[in-house]
Amino acid sequence: MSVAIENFVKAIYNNNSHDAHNTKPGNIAKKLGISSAAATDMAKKLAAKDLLNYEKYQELQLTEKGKKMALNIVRKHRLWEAFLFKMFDMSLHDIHREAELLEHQTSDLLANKISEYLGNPKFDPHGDPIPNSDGKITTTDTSIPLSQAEEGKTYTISRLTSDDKEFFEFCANHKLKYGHEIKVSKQFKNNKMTELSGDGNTILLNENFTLLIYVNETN
Amino acid sequence: MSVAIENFVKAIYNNNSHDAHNTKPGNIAKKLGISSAAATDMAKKLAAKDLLNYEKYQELQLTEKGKKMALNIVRKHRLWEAFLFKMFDMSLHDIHREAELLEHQTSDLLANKISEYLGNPKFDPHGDPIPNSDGKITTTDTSIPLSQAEEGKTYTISRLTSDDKEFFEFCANHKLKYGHEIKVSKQFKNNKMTELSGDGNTILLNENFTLLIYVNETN
DNA sequence: AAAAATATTTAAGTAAGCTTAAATTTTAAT
DNA sequence: ATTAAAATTTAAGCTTACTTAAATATTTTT
Repeated sequence: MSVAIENFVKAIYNNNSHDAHNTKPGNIAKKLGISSAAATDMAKKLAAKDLLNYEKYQELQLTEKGKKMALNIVRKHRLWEAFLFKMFDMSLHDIHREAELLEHQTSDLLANKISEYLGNPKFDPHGDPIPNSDGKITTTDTSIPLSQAEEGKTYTISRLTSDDKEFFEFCANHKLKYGHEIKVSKQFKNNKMTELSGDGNTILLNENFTLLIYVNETN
Repeated sequence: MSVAIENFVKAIYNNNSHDAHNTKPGNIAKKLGISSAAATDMAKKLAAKDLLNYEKYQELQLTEKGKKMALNIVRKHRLWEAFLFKMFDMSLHDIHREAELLEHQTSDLLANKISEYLGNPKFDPHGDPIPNSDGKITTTDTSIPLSQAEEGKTYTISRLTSDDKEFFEFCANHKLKYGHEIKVSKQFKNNKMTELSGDGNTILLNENFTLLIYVNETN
């Protein structure tokens, strides 16, 4: 399967798991940087290959075959992220960009070697779960976006769900990293802002970022 | 530049450095598994991009720009080979196949990280030299193919210049590996065969293989 | 040096993956 | 419930990287 097809299937999968669930061609097109017309064409083509169900004007739905394919690519992406993160001193954003390309050119054999080398990790450096070699995700995620965290409580960062360079630069500068602890000192509900405190510093995040950072309450 | 272009330029480069020097479109086409017509088309296209010089019915010649591009890809290929060889237990043939794909999706940044991690190696696991980040090969190669080795002398394997699976399986089975020592016990000139001895074993190689194994005399 | 064989080039055509523009349908707003 | 706005689809067209078949040039053989 081509890179274009793999990316299309992956975009639908990611759209379903993260964001809202508008999986119509136009929305997928936006994420891939192609025209809606191209996405409609592709959707028809992939329906013919039994990778998704397509009906005019309806949402696109991956078939089992499509999901399996998506999970295989997602696995490779996240393994590359974990591997590059461990081996090299590179920013999360750079790592993401490399993984985005390498994922399509990686055999199952190599993916398994990488996984084995890393001790079959269950999460990548963004906190996203890594599907196993059968394409199954065996972890459950109970984390909430920072926007919904409660004042006064302490949380552990479980996911950084973005691929925006500025976001990662900000995170790196403020020690917002997968696994790190943070304290929510205030929630400004009306203004949709969240205040974090720690080490004598205070930072104030707006919803652009608090929707991207997922946390679990620390016990 | 596309993968097709990168492979075309690389094929010309490799053809010039190893084999005979028939760099006409037909011969390049054969190596790439495409038709001669496609190669002629591509040659014209690349001439327009100043990557090579093309004149009807003449040999193709890479320009400086073309050579630079080829060396950049060759560097990435060989770095991936060295890296995968070090990190994972995979056959030389498998490693070659992975590198063949990864080389086109690797940023200069990542290539440099890999090189640094490996201690900026000068050779890959086949013994082929790795261009530095300026695209320069700083080593000199004085090795000769096994077919030209002299009877009774001892040699060190410096290169295994193939990408054939059977060849590498044979090499692995008979400890013919980059850096290993071998003794040439006999040259059958008329039959173009070479006999190696060591550890009480004797193996007889024909020219299919003795042209692929390069050696330096051991002092 | 001609003829035969081989290789290269030209020409015409295809599939993938896009684009833009127009037509159609759905969704949102009044 | 219409109308307006927004999104989707269809249609036509483009580029890349190929293909096969025919035309042309080069090489090899006799």
